Amino acid sequence: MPELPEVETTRRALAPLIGGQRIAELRIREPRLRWPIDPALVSTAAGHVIAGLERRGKYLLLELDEGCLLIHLGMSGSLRYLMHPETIRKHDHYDIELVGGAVVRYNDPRRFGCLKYTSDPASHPLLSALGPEPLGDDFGGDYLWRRSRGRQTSIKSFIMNGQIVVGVGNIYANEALFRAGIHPKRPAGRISRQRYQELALQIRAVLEDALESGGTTLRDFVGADGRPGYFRQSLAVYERDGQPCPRSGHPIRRAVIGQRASYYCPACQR
DNA sequence: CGAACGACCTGCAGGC
DNA sequence: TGCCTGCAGGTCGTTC
Repeated sequence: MPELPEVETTRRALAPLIGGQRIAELRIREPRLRWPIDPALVSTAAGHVIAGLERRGKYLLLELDEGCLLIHLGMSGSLRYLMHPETIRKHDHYDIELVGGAVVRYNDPRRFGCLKYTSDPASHPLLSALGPEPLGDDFGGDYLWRRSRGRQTSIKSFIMNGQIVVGVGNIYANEALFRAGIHPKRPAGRISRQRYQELALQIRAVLEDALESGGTTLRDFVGADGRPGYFRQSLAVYERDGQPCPRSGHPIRRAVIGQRASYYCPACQR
């Protein structure tokens, strides 16, 4: 489900609802996520006030009055805010119950997500090596160009590498490369500074566009407010192999790059 | 150091 | 109807 726009959509929906509220109880029904949820988290979390909900890459940082909960949605996770908790559904792995009875409920069929506690997020190993935010000031064409010198890997794998830049997942990597006219297999080290300017621009643009539409709904994604995202209809190449390129009319091609499905127009992308 | 690949897990679509 | 295969929005850890 989630790439950066979907995680940010979740964050924006949830933040005003839970900020300032006190955690009554963390209820874990299924601890077997990507890493087992530490049972000690139950007593760590209880009684703390939620100071805010931030995001770093695709990690959500649920900040407490002391330390923070690190939440990742993995491939299929979602968080919903329930004023009046309903029946537990399949894959509802944990609840953060707030004083007053509302609940933040985590559902994740594939269990690739994670829940951890850290007293110091900045130095946490999962976060400390991450690259800049694509929508922030530290990211741009010059940065990408500099980091890519000498790299043999494909440009698609390069921009999907969280140590280079966070939050560019498979959908938006494909879309940004299409918009920038760059072939996804092109070696990262053999792309000009000028083309990187365009790519950085298009990475930002596609993420911002998706954010504006509330993210991309594939299969079953819904935001924290239960509404789907509407960006799917705007996708130019993703999952469109065989269909005509919106720009040139050439059939969109599918190839596997870095073990991930990749879509591109062989005429527009070089 | 960089790059490639397996691993984790369930659900669903499609072919037979 | 049921069984099998392949595929899915992420990313960490291991190996070369």
